Amino acid sequence: MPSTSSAPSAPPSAASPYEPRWLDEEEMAAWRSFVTASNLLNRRLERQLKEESGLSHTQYEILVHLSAAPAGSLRMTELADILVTSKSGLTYQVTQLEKMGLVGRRSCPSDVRGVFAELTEQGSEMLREAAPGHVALVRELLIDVLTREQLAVLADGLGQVSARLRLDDAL
Amino acid sequence: MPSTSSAPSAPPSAASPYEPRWLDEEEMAAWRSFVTASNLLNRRLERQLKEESGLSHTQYEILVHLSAAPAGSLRMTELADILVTSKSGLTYQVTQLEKMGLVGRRSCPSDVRGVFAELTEQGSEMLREAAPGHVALVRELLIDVLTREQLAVLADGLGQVSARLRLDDAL
DNA sequence: ACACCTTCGTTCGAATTTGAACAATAGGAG
DNA sequence: CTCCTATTGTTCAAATTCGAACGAAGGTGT
Repeated sequence: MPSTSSAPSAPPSAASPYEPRWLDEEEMAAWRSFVTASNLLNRRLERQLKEESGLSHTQYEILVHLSAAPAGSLRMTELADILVTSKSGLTYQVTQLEKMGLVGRRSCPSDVRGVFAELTEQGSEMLREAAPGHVALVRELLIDVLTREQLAVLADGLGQVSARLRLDDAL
Repeated sequence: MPSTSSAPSAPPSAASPYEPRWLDEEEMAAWRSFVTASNLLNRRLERQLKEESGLSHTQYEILVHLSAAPAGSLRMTELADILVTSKSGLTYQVTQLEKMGLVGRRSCPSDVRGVFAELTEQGSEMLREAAPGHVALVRELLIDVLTREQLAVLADGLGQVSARLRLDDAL
């Protein structure tokens, strides 16, 4: 009975062609912590954003990344890439945000197929309004719970993990 | 233009009642890495599990936790808690797994309202079958990318984060 | 110019997720 | 025992997600 992704106590003696290297206790603890923290954190941020600003976390992130982009606008595909979401998922959310007046669509001059999503004045306003509460919570629940060293490890280690995943995905 | 949850360069000078402590570069990097790694990892694990075993990550996790539980069974509420999912969401997934013959429902002797979800023989089999590939991927994408020290930090730091969130949620 | 393969964003249907409402039961105070 | 409140798991409608299929263009090699 393999646990999440390791062998709790008794690794299956002979189940698959190649017996994988199961996770030891420490590896298992790291993996479980990661998954659980991520889920709990998401749940919390989702609830808070919805309550205080009527936005989902996804929608908030769209506003954030547009705001950080050169002209407050990004191509759909690029945005989907940054957000790590499906293209169709983004199409849906941008449409929602468009209905709310927070984002607009503009066609790309150099590529007829291309579509820019761009932050509207209202969108900018909304972000200014929502950000403080969001940041405060992220700080309270994650950042301020960790030491400076732990944060550095997160940034480095998980940065590396992300980089690798991005490379793989590109294939 | 506040970034994800910090002020990229120029924090809004006077937007909200109380100006929050924005995230500095390092804090921001940690937070972004965490979110991105989590999303990319989920995406990948999801795809692999679906392809190789026809299971979603959620379903796989249900099997895992049941397998690790005392009698291969857990109360619905407890399971939902462990998985960090809504009760209704769990009801749905357990029903799906039941249709697949991987999980069964049993009523609780001491509490008429209670329902135990329990792993069937087939469910156990499925888990044995799916685990190796899943573990191998988790190892390749996360565990083996990090050093022993980094893993320890993940376990400790994020463990703490999870613990705090659990406490809060209990209120 | 011509075929050929890739990329872009959307649409579609199916699957999943969530919160609120609900009926049934548990558990404790008086 | 009798209210009163909390908990349990399900149902429901609504929102969101994804992948596959698509039509339309871009880009390349010949």
